[in-house]
Amino acid sequence: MKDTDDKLTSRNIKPTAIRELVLDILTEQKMAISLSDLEQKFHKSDRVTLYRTLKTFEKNKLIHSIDDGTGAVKYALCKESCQCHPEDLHVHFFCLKCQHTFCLSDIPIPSINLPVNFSMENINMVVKGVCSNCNS
Amino acid sequence: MKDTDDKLTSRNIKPTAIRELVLDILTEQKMAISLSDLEQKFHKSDRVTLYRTLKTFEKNKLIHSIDDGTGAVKYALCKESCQCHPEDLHVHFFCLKCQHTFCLSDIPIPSINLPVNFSMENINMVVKGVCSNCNS
DNA sequence: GTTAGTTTGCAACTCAGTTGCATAAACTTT
DNA sequence: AAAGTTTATGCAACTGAGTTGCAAACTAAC
Repeated sequence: MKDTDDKLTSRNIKPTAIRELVLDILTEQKMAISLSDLEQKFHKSDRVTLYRTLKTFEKNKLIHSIDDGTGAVKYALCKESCQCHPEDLHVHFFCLKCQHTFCLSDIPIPSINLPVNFSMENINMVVKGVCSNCNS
Repeated sequence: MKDTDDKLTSRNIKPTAIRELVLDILTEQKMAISLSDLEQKFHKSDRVTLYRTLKTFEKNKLIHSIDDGTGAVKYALCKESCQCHPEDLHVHFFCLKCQHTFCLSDIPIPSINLPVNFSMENINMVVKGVCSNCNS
């Protein structure tokens, strides 16, 4: 629990039992998960508590949210240094076969030349297709 | 009504009264609109009919849908030649001030080098910020 | 231990999207 | 033009994600 607690406290989140468990589950995941996904992996707590836990984590930049177009927002761990600024953002991938959403952490979002007088605060870029796992 | 009907029939959509009206409203818009937006501009029909009308238009590539992250899918007219393939796609912009969603039709979505064995079918790219109108 | 603040759990609600079914309108066939 | 078939429309009702309010449980500070 030491590591987990440190991660929480370093982001100014009080380490409660549920928060530790949620962070552990998020750490184990290879893909981004939704509130409903989390709920199913986790019978010890109720939906709203998990919802608020994710919100807290997101506000404190421990995780980031991904709108992959499925209708359910997904969440994944941020890197240690992440401040969720545009320069920290990466492309996300949604597999049409396995329906999983991945962080392509190594692929930064390409920069865009906006029209005159438009200013940017955030970008969301989701590629849909078939992942390597489902393609082989 | 001639133009409107032609647009519908050229996309293999039977020109009914409601479809003509919906297409006219969509044509007038400078921005993408949601089902609820459409509903409010339009008291002559019910929600479900408008919903199905939009679905039909989308299936027949008269309009495209945009998931701008607000929780309500927006719709906007396609260009005449559009087949909604990746090469037809453009960047969308959501203004955090006026809450409007625009097609940046002149800005194609930059190409991405996916990891090995990943294949692409579709991309969604939404920039959030402040539009030129709200910035001046 | 009492108090103040935070977290958790339950109930309940909103809103977007969707489905089923019955009626109405539009086309087909004779 | 009448009968039958297909398609579109309107109403009711439901699902699922997200959200809020409130009270009980817990934690931290004095």
